[in-house]
Amino acid sequence: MAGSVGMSERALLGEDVRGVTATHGTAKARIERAALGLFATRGVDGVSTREIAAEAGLSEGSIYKNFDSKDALAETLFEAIHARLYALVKTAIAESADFEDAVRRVVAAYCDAADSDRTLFEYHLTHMFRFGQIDRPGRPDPTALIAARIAEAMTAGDCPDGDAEIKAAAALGVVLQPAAHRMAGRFSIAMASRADALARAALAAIQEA
Amino acid sequence: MAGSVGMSERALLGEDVRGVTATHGTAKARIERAALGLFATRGVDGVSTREIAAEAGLSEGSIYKNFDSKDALAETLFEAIHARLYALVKTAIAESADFEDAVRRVVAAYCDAADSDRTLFEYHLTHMFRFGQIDRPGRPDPTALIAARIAEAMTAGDCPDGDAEIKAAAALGVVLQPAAHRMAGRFSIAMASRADALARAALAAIQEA
DNA sequence: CGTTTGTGAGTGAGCGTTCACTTACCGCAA
DNA sequence: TTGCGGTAAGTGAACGCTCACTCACAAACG
Repeated sequence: MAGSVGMSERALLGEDVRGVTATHGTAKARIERAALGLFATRGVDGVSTREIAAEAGLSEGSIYKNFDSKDALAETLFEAIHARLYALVKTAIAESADFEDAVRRVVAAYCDAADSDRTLFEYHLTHMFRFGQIDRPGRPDPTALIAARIAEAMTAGDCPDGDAEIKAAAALGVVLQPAAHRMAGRFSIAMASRADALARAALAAIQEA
Repeated sequence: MAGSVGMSERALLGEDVRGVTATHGTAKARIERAALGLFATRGVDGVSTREIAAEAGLSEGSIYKNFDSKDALAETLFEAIHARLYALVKTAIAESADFEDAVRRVVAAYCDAADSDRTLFEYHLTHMFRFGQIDRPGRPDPTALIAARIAEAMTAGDCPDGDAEIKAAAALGVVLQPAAHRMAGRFSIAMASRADALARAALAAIQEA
């Protein structure tokens, strides 16, 4: 069956993704890399299957041998980064000593993700509104994980009472908006170099919101 | 000349925009209202000119009597909200007593804008990446205004030193990310009801980032 | 009567998708 | 080693369709 999530994740995430180019890697991984780069800068609707195929050094038909549709390809890419972020957040929270440490680790994880595969992260940022609706149940959701940890901190007395969803959103905004501004060219330093400051800012935002 | 910015702003912003429907107001304002609603929920590329015309209760041709192209229409709408936010931020800063008051007023202004014309604000949120590039010089830019005010506060000693652009982005994120989460259905209360808490959070984020 | 405003069928370009076909590669029997 | 059948992967021209945009015309208005 073409385009199953398991297969695609393996193609996109199993290999060292940065080694995949138009001339290296499996056809599926090459299609994903090509599509990702084009989608991130010009949007899913701004790119044709012909362009993706050309960028991947393959034919248009091969896209459909590996994915059910252009939209399924776009969704696969989004789910891949979404699942990766979920895993990163889960690990960061699990390994943390206390609430403050959890915030620091989660922020650091986001910063690293934003730096280490910039294209994938930019695709995530720009297509949250298209694919990021929460109606799908059972979907890994990093934001829900963060909100739950904040709610836990509130009952434990580590954080002033309030709306955990809004606190989570504010904290996330402290990291994502700078990432978006960097993408727009407003500055160009690595996110990781500001991870500590952003972690303090996120923690402060959580306390106050 | 069809679609000049001045005319469009008057059509979109000069009238009481909430009174404009498919059957009331000038053709231009009806087209703008119809396009705005469709663009906000389904994206510029996800909506056809036929649908816009139908929603506005007009013919396709009338779109082109009033705008140079579909893209010009989309850009006009974006520039309208961008200019409005710029004016709001400028006023908020000008009328503020001190830095803390400026932050509170700007946050309140964003919350009010998010509540009072939700569709326009959602269009802004979802299309920042398409139209929000900063390469155009002389363009009113609310973010630059905020960054400048933060830089001023830093030299005045009202705020710890750091990168004003990143501080501004973090503060904006504290407001915009909750707005985005509300749009995605994660919560549904009015932004204005949380304006004070978000203002405190934004100020804290500015101090720490 | 001239000008502006609105109309909607028409147009060609470009889209996502399909499918008959070619190529590459495998295990296996002779 | 050679030949063979089966399978999967890749190809690219072609298809049906939708799109943004145009234009000859009509209505409205002063």
